Amino acid sequence: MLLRTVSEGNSKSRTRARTRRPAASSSSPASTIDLMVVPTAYARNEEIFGEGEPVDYLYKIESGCIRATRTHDNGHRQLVAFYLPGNLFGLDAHDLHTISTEATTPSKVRVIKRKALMARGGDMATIKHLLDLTAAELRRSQNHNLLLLKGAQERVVGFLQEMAQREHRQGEIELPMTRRDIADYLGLTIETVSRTLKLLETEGAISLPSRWRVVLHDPAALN
Amino acid sequence: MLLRTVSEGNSKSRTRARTRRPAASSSSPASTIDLMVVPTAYARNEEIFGEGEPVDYLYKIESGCIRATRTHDNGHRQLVAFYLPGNLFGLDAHDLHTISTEATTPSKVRVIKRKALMARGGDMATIKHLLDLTAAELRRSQNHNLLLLKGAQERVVGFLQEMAQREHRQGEIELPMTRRDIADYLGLTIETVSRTLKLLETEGAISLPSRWRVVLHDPAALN
DNA sequence: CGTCACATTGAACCTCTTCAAGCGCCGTGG
DNA sequence: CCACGGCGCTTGAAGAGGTTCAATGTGACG
Repeated sequence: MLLRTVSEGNSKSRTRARTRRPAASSSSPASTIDLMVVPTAYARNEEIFGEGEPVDYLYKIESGCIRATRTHDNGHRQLVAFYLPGNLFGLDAHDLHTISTEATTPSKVRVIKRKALMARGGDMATIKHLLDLTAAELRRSQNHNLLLLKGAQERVVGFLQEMAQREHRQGEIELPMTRRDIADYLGLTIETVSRTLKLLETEGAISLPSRWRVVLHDPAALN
Repeated sequence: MLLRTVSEGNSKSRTRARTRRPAASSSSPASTIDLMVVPTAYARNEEIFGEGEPVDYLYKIESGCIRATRTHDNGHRQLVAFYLPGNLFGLDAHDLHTISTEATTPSKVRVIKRKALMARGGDMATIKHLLDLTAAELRRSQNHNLLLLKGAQERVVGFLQEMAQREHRQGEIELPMTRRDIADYLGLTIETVSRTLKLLETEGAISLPSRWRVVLHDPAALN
């Protein structure tokens, strides 16, 4: 069988905090998406929004890392995306969220009411921006699709390259998520992720100074 | 290795016809997406649009079946979606297509210039419609992601259920695509698809009267 | 300093792939 | 009208890659 991440009720590790709502400091009308209220802090494993909730807010991550997940009937968890500082998220659907989002590490997130964006008498630029963002998400999802068809090694390498691309520093990556998160993102088991990383290290492609750091020795030869 | 569908130069079976452009009968201004020019006919394996081309048109399939594909560097082909009569497609990106589309069977497609939609002085309803469509595509893609994480049997069953849901007739499905198309859509080999279908038949879940027909005996117990 | 969650490592198993052969349908040409 | 040939599909047996189960290792935090 292929059941991996059954959410065995480890009620301690998975903080099941109820979704908080930011204090709506609706004052100055936002003309672009950049204008957002003060950042809200989220603890590790705290939920930003949950599946089935209405799509009322748009989020911009300031610091930390957010994971977007879908949980299947069987309890199987699939990780749809990681969001890093600067990324916008919360646009997975038009009416109701199809995904949940949680912080993988203490994070700060700016929030804006979506209505405030849409209701501004048809701000064409803004809604086009939303369309662009959704299209970008779509492209990301399709790239992720491609990744899931490859072998374990290529998936891990692809993940590292994706993270490296989004990092500021060159050749050095920070992984602000657990092995389980990575595994669920890549459709592998934590054991395979661990083994594959180790293999890449013994091959000389990378170094693993700590659990959260990866150094890419030859970014080009990573294929 | 995981290389499956390497496009071995079977230049005969894959009609590499150049993308045709419909005769632009731009006359009556379109106020909704429903207003489209007369349908264009496409032959089997004929390309509607290709990867890298600008996103200038929106398409609505009238009859037949369209497959959306991405081809990887290795020659590996991934099938992103099937479009059936009534479906709209061509919104995989905002600027340049990231996918190619071909007819899996003789098909008729209605076409509309995208500019004609966007340039109408900011038709808010239309652009919101586009946003909805893109969001729906995103959801489809994420569902497809989920499917790719399951075992072979669950993938095939999921595919059958998806097709059944889109069919008018109840309990009977037409598959207007080859086994290779199905395999590339599910991330499996044609052998596994064939075997799995046969297995489902011997289990009594389905019947396979012909290559293109599937009868679902107990749609509920298909799990 | 002990505990707990997370990560690593090892060995047996299982599913899907791979390679290879045979089948059946359909169009073409004799 | 039937034989031939091609293509897509089926079926079989061997192999690889990832999962599973189980045990051990390691770092953070009280």
